Amino acid sequence: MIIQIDFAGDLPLYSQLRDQIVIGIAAGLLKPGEALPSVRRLAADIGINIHTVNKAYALLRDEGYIVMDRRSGAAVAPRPLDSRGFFEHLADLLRPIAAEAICHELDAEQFGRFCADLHRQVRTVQDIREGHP
Amino acid sequence: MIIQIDFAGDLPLYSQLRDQIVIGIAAGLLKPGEALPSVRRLAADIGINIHTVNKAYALLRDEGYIVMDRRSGAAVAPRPLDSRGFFEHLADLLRPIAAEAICHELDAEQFGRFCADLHRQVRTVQDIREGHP
DNA sequence: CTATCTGTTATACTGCAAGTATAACAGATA
DNA sequence: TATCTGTTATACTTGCAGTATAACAGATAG
Repeated sequence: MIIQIDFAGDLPLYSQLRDQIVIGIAAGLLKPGEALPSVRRLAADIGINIHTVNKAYALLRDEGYIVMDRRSGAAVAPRPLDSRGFFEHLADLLRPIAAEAICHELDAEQFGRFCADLHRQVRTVQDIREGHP
Repeated sequence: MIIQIDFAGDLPLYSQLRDQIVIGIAAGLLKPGEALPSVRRLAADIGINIHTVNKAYALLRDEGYIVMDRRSGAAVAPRPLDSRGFFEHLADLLRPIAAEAICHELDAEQFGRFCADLHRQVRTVQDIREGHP
């Protein structure tokens, strides 16, 4: 699981880190129950401050993607995740993006297909990196 | 075209305004070539500073969604929009969201269908507000 | 018991974006 | 001339992002 941070990007570091971990979980590089590196370790590896990693972890915990224990550290949350309000959350995220697609004259089928294809792409990154068993 | 701004939200005002206008264009409430309110007028209507509106307009101009003229003001950009690099842009926006959907155990077809449905919903807001001609 | 790991919390500081406020300029128009 | 437009400049306040240092409580290995 390699974390790539763009220090020159416009997204906050903790937000980039959060995204990378969610993508890592989705790709299967981080499996449910699997332990994540400690905040100090990950901060040292990436070269950022502990609190920045802590902020990303706390955000992921609040969103339900990871669980944190004072003794055993952080770990990927077990399935199934609590999905109350998730579709509303998803709709809020997607609305401005769908609007952009409409402005660029993509119809619903094209947009849906693009989203599904990207879903499959994110889901199968592990196969590219680790080979097909 | 009603603009709704959440002053208590975590998104910057100029970013919310930008999203609202893009959604308005996508919904057909703002048609290509149609004039937008001046920065002073819109700022006064919403109750925010001129520079905040100006920042949103400048962002929309840089993204190609509107055109600005010193004499005639701002207007919705004519179709077709310049779509160079748009799919890469779209993929960057959608990747973390698709990852969230995967974590919540939505498969590619479900996710694609949800995105397509939301696309249609954004596209047909005008019909709800103005009736079907 | 000691040392070391874990997350958690507190404090303080720097840097920068966001937002506001005021002002002025150039160009178009009535 | 007066008034509209976008554009630019300056200055200020506020709050977030990120860093740095430190300490605490609990678990664990020696």
